[in-house]
Amino acid sequence: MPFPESALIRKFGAFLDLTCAEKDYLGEIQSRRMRVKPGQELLQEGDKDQNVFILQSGWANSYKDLPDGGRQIINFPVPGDCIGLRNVLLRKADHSFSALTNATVSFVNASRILQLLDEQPRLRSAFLWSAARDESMVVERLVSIGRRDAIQRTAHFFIEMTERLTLVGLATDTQFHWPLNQGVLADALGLSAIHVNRVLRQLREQNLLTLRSNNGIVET
Amino acid sequence: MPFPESALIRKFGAFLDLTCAEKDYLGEIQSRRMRVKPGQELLQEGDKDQNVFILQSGWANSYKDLPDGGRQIINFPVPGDCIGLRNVLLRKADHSFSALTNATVSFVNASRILQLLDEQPRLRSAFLWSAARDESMVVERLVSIGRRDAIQRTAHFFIEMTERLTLVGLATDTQFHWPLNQGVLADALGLSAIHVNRVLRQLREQNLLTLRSNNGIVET
DNA sequence: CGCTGGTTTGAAGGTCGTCAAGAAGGGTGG
DNA sequence: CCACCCTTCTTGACGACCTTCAAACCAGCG
Repeated sequence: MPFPESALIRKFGAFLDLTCAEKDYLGEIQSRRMRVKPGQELLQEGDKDQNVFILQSGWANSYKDLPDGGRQIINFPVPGDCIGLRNVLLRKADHSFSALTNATVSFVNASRILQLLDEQPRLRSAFLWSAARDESMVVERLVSIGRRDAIQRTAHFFIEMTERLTLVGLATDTQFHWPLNQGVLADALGLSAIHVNRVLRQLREQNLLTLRSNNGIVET
Repeated sequence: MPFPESALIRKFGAFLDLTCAEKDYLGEIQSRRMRVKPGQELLQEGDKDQNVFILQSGWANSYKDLPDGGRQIINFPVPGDCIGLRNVLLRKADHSFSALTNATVSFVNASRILQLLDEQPRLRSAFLWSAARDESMVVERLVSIGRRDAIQRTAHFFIEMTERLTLVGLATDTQFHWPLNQGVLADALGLSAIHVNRVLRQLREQNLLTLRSNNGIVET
């Protein structure tokens, strides 16, 4: 029996038409799964382990810690996203990765991924396309933090999340589940938690966004 | 007669031992060169052209413009760096690219690059390694802008530039040529030009860094 | 019921941006 | 060779945005 459809397969399907054999290949690669708890670290900056993770469900974040205790979140992967492809290419983790809620992830050994990149030209281009999209998002975040004020930056962030979650069926145009607290959001936006709170209030007062009992609703 | 050694070949040489055939292949790929002048745009965000550029000499920047007239510089490529590999994978430019001084660049057609990625496994891994390093730098810059104050951010930037330029033989440990003005630096650091000036003064007063007649000297 | 983690709000202060104007090159033309 | 102009650098004053500190509030939970 073939593997069930995964978020990764759905995502790659938007880039090319996968054959059944390719779907099976991708399904098989994701077959080693684990459940993780909030706060659990799967990867720490500097690690030499060679694993690629594929988020299946739940929320997680890749980030870097700073010597002064600060923290910058690089990305919130969405189900179907790969984490650590870059680490495999660099042979060293340049960021950490941890779960923020209960989550399930697949883990793929580096050699397995490298073999795939060597032997499966079509899947290779799908992975590279996906990596390029992720990088593009990081660049957009760089622009946001570098040149947009707190309100624009926050609004932009939620719009981006809405789009990404919609693609994997986890959001409608106006609404999605947001289980993360304001401190986490602050670490992602390069702001203090308190200022995030004030910004959220302003957006709420302008009827642009509401966070309702851990349920994020974006209205623009 | 084989092609002369290029910055790209030197860089890839740090990752794997290139055969003569591979060096020739890389030399040939870079054979279409052009001279560009300060301010000349080679790529504009949204473009569908499919070219990869390899900087041979001079200074350039990839950046994004904002509707309000602002600008965020993503990267200053160093000779040997590739620009636009991501654009090829995405089939659309997600950033602009222009020269900042007189410079020479090679340009490689997208199909040519894709062919290389398909047919040359060793060069493919070299290109992917290089792309991973570039992305890693963007991430580091995200952390810098998100979580470091102006002084740390600026110092960090010059240290990174020193390292990168040293690798291609354009800097000693303590010194390199810096032909760019403070406005450009500000757009890279997410600061105003005036504040960059103040920060540079502070660093100068602490004997950490001196900009002397367009000649950047970093001392820590 | 008290604890805990998160949210909310106020007040004060610091970093950084904006405005304005002067100083210091570098290039050009007389 | 000097006068002029243009760009860039530099400095000061002021204000805005954002952070920090502090405390109240709220909900879930032992």
